[in-house]
Amino acid sequence: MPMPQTETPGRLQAELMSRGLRMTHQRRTILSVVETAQQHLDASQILKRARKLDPNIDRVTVYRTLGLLKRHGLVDELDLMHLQGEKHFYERRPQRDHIHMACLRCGKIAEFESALFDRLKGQIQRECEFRIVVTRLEIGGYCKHCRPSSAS
Amino acid sequence: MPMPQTETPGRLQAELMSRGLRMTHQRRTILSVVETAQQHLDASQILKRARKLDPNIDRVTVYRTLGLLKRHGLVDELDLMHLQGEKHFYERRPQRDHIHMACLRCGKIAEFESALFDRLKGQIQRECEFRIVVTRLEIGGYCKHCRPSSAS
DNA sequence: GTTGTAATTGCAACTAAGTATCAAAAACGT
DNA sequence: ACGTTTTTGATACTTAGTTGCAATTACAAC
Repeated sequence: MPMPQTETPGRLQAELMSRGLRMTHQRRTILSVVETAQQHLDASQILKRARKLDPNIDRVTVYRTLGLLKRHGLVDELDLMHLQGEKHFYERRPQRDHIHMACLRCGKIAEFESALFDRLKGQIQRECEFRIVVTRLEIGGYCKHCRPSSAS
Repeated sequence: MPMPQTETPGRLQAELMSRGLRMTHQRRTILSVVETAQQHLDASQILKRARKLDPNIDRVTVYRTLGLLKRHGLVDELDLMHLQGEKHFYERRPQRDHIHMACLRCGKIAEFESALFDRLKGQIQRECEFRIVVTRLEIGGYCKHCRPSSAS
């Protein structure tokens, strides 16, 4: 998951506050976990990390905060092709949508941005008269290290 | 969900048998439910319909059969943006991939095929050296009937 | 058709992910 | 500092899906 050094720390906090939401200690903690994550985390991983910073945080609060972030379009929810059970993973919504590719053999997740994807979204908005709010393009297959021609 | 009249009934059955799998009465029943579905069904809807044909079918068998169909690439699993809980929906894999658009207000699901999408997949296979097995592009937003400029 | 074996099923118990309720606690405008 | 409103944590619950295993069934070989 890209984690550019230029990313403003605390941006999620600022966004939520500007929307008039109360900034509690728990929310700040959970947001900082999400913001500083180097990989895609699921709810229980987020809880575990949040508890290192504030041991009293409840998992319900994690679910509620993730729901809040989703509703405000600040994080995206991913399945990552359900390679590891039915978990959902979360990432800050990037400035430009990207595609997630999950290797069915080694489990590695790759990301990819594409002008064709942007054009496809434009086509959908125009031709289907559909106002896009959120997109999720996940692809399962074999990465270059896992695709001998014999790949099953 | 498109259900062309030209679709061969029993095609899923034939596919599974040609792969050397045993064709049990339960599997035949579940496959016929999936094949004749006019909408996207979730596991419990599939169970309910299968039980109308064979009241003794167990939900475990439904899950197992869906897993089998997924592994063989004969059905695709969809979230439909989780508009109705955490269910998964299933559809026969179409000949050409399509995009699912879920209206966040009225819940309607639309489908869309696009040459740009096909090109995007080609780009990914080439530039990322990634052999695509399955794709899932889901879009949440507002359909033309639900997008007054005031849509929240 | 019968037989033998391996795959499949149904049952029951289980896990895992997420949600609802509600009293107690905390945020934050005044 | 006060008071209202929001948020939290605890508990209990729901829903989706899985596991283990004995009983049953498919189907290939005869």
